[in-house]
Amino acid sequence: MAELSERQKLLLTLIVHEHTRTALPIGSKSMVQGYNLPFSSATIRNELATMTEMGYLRQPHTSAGRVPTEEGYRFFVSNLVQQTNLPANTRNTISHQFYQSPQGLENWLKLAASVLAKQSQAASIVTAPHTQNVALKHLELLSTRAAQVLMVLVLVGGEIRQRIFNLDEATSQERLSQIASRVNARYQGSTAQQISAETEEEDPLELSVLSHLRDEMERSGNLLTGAVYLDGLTNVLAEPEFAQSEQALSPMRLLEERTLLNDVISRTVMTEAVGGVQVLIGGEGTWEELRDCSVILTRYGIPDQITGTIGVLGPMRMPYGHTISTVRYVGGLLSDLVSDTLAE
Amino acid sequence: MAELSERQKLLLTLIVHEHTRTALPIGSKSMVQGYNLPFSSATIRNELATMTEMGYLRQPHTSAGRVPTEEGYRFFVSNLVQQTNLPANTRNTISHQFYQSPQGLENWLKLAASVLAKQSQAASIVTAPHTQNVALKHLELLSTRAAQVLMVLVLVGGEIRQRIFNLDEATSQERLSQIASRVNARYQGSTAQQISAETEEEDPLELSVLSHLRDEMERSGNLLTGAVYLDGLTNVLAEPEFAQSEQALSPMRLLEERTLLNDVISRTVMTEAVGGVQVLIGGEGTWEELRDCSVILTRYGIPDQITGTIGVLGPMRMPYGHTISTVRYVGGLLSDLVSDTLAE
DNA sequence: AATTAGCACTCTCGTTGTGAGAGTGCTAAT
DNA sequence: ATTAGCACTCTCACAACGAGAGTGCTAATT
Repeated sequence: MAELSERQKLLLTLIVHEHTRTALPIGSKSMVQGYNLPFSSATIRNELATMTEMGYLRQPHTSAGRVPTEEGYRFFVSNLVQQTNLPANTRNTISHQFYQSPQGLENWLKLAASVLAKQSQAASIVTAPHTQNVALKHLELLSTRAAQVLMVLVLVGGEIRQRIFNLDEATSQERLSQIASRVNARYQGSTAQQISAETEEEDPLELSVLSHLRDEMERSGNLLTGAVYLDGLTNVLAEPEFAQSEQALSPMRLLEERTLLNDVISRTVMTEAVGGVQVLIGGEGTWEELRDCSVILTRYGIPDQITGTIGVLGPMRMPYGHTISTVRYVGGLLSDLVSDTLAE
Repeated sequence: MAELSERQKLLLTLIVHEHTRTALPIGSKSMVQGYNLPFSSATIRNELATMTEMGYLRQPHTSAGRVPTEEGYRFFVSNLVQQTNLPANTRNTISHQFYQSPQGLENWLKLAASVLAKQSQAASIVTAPHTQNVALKHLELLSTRAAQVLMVLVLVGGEIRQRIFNLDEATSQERLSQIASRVNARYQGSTAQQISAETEEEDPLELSVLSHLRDEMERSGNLLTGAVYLDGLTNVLAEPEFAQSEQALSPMRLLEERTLLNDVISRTVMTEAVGGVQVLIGGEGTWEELRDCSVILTRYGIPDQITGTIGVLGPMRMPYGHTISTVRYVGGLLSDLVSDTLAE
């Protein structure tokens, strides 16, 4: 990847900015007069030609202006975007909303989705935090009928799980409560692994309960478990590049199909990130559905304990600086809220 | 509303069918040759003219074919649509999926949404059932830190609620457990009303807990509480009438905005229904967002105890017979599943 | 050697025009 | 009451065309 001269960088920046604003191709002439540049349109044309050659720009057709390519955006995001913090009053507006909102993780997640969508004018994605190796706080067993049991599970982070299962034989509520309190006494504060390791129980009923308990606790690791909050889908529809709904179909389908979405999230979040925020531009050759979209993601929560993902999906033509800052800021807020809730 | 002759009814039926198939206006000539009608195109033209006069048909422009109006669809649905049951093999395919699926209400609801969306090729809406006047099954209080308490609430239907709140003073886990077991002993099987009536407690801590308990139980009545599962949004986008995304924006926005959606659901579900299935055609003058859409809804669950709503949203040009049957059938299945789970 | 003015050329886009096709309403005949 | 016939209307697809914006290239300038 050849280096760009300073002037070329400037031009790329201008084109990206202008294009995100207008959604139109930018020509040499309009640039020079729009920004009072100290070189002529001919010079710019030469530069643009070489940058087009290099793959950073693209002409929708001969004799149209230039538009950034996927590569161009990638270069811009890696090297040129200035990492501004969100302006103070925006930060205040956002944080205010969180501290105003009714307490509780679910409310915060919904709010995060809504704030992200509104701020970025794109679709937002918020996954509920899932616990990793998190310990049992409390187990409750309730008989529903005959051998059927409702298991309610509180994990240390306050996360609640429920599962219905059947025992081999009908069992009284007293018996269940007894088992539950023994399990609580012995395994409170233990992780799934520890429970597996320490199990040395003969009572078949208790063994059965423990296996369901472990099973449910281990399901944490699976991203699919957690709820996903989406918001601002209509923002994407409203963008001009998705004016004919065919174009909008792919990103919408992606947002709708959990498995696809999780695939994108999990594989993106693995990659290296700048300042903790990952930027996936134009599907990166892997996701056809994201051809004209970009996804900006970050993790939140407490690393290795309880983490989730938030981010936005929008057109490739996106105000990266602002959006990245917003995602980062909201991620930070959520992390704080989660830690506060978790702190004991 | 003037009566229609038998022949006019026939013509209306044909137009509705043909239009749902092709999405195009239907002309007199194509009708007579497409269906081998025993009258000439001129006769049909006369009939169509009077039906247009009466408001059941519409011409997109002079010298185009006819399209059913909102009124036309309404007449069709009230009088002409034949209430077929779903074909046996479709029914089997659907029910099979439910009994195959992992147990648990949440899974069933997701599945219902997915099945409805696929069957109707439209967007589906499934609200989690909410309990009405349902009794407390079990209360659990867990100290998180200082005066903060995590309240976990199991209702008789198996529904689980959680709430975090603060007490006036820091309280030990023992103390909380003690309160919880007293509340369980006294109020198990009671509804919120009964709890309010019987309260005669002096302990301020317990009073505080009870007030939060009542509060949370009463929130059941609020539709907003329950989760809403949507599926098949992209089906709506794919319909030709929503080809330019502007058109699709309104229904999408409606599906996205919970409050709007709940408004439609709650006000529609109140109205009288044919065979328990409500059909809302073209917003009925109330919802501008639904101008070109129809919504088909039904309740499921156990009346007055635990009920939810399922349905679909699609273009006004919709195969009403099939869709109504599907909604009814899936609603019935869900009702059965809920009753089974609830039975004790 | 880099920059720029000038110029011929290209391509889109909105407008206009045209003809085919489908459908209509009306009148007169059956 | 129905139908054949006819003149008329309106959309839609396609072609033609000019304005506008932008380009690449060459030759002159700094």
